[in-house]
Amino acid sequence: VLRAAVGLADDAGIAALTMRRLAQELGVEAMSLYHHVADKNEVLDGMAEVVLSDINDRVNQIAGPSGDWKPVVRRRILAAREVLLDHPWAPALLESRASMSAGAMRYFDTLSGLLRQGGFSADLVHHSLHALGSRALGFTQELFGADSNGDTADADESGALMAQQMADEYPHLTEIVMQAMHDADSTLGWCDDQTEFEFGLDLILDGLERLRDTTS
Amino acid sequence: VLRAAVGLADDAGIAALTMRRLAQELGVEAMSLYHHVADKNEVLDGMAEVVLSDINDRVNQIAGPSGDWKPVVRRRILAAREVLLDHPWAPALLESRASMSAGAMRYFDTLSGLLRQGGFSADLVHHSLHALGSRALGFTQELFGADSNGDTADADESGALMAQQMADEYPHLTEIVMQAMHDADSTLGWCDDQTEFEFGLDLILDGLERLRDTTS
DNA sequence: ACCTGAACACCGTTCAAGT
DNA sequence: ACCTGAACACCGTTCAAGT
Repeated sequence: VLRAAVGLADDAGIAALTMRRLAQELGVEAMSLYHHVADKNEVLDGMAEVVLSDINDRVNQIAGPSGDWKPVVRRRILAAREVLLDHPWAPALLESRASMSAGAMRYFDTLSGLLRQGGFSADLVHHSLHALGSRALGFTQELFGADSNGDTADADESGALMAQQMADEYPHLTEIVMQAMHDADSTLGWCDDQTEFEFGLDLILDGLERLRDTTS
Repeated sequence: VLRAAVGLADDAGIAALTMRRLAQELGVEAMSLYHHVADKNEVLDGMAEVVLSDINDRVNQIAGPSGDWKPVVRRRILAAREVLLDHPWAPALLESRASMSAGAMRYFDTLSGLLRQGGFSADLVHHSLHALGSRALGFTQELFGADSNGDTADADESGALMAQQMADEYPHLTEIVMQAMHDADSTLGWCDDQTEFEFGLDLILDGLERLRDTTS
C-alpha cells in the first residue's frame, strides 16, 4: 500500500503524489483509499517510516564492532545516504514530519551506541548527533524537538511505563536524556538549538583552520 | 508587494500563502496580482530574494577585517542564522529554488573572500562552502548545481560577456571555478557531491574524535 | 466490511470583459 | 494600463449510497 506511494514519488516526484493518482496507480479506481488510511498525512507518515526502515535495514548490514568506531560510523552514514539518494523527496519529508518516529529513534540509538562504545561521553554523543545534523539523515535535525509520540495527557498517565519501554528500546538515547537532565547547567540549555548550532559551526571552523595549516 | 508575501508567510505559515489570500491582504480585492507577477513561482522567487537581501544587509554590518578570519566568519554566519530564524519557511524555500540567485552568489562570494583573505587556498574555500552546508544559509546547499541564470542558448551566445560580468561581480567565486577547471583531477569530480559529502563528514568525525581525546 | 460517485471547499491560472 | 468576475482543471475530504 505504502510501497506504491514511495514508488510513485520516486518516479513522478512528490508533487505528483495525489490521492487520486495514487488510487489510480493501485488499480482501485477511486478514493476508497480512505478506508485504509485516515489522511494523506498518514500516507506521508507511512512513507517516512518505509524509508527509515530501509535505511535501518541497509545500515545494519555494515560490519559489526571492528574495534574502531570511526570507519563503522562513517560507512553507516554513507550507506544511509545511498538509500536517501534513491528517494530525493525523503529528506524534506523526514524533516517535515513533526518529531521523531520509531525508525528515526532506532537509527539514532544504534548510532549513539557506536559512539559510546568508541569512548564518547554521553554529552559528547548528544552534541555529535546535532553536529552531524543533515549528514546523518539527509536533513537538518531538530532532535527531541517536541514530545515524540502520543499526546501529553497520554504521556502523563502512562509516563512510568513509557519511560521503561523507552529505556528498553532505545537505551543509548535514554542515557543521553538522563545525562542531560542530571546535568545542572545543561537543563537551561536543554537541546538549546543555538548552543548546538554554534557547537557544530565551531567544530567545522576549527577543522577547516587545521586543514589550512597542514596543507600550506 | 513582495514584503506582504513575506509578512503573510511569517504570520500564517508558507502553506497559508495563497494568491487569493495574498491579494486580500493587499487590499486589492481579487487576483489582479497577475498584472504584477507572472506566476506564484515568481512570488516565491521574489520572497527568496527579499530574505537573501536582508541577510546580506545584516551580515555586511559585521565588523570589517579584524585580521582574524574566524571570528568574522563566525559572526557573519550567526547573523545570517538570526535573519533566517525570523522566517522559518525560508530555508526550505531557498533550497527549492532551482539554482543560485544573485543574492546567494553575493553572500557566498563575500564569504569566500574572507576565507581567501584568511589564508585558505581556492580549493579549500570550495570545500569549505560545501562543508558548511546548511550552517551557511540554513539549508543543504547543492552549490553550482545547474547553470545559474539564463538558459543554455543564451549562455552560449553571450558567454564571454557573462564571464566578464561574473568575474567583476563575484571575483572570489570566479576564482574558485577557474581553479577547479584548471585542476586536472578536479575536473572529473567537479563539485562531485559524494566527494564533498565525504569531505564534510570526515571533517566532523575527525573533529569529534579530537574533542573526545582532549576532554577525557 | 469494502468500494463508489457526486459534491464541497479550496487551489493556481485563464480569459473575456469592464474602467 | 490596470482591475474584475466567472470559469476551468485540479486538490483533499465528506457523505450518502451501493455491493
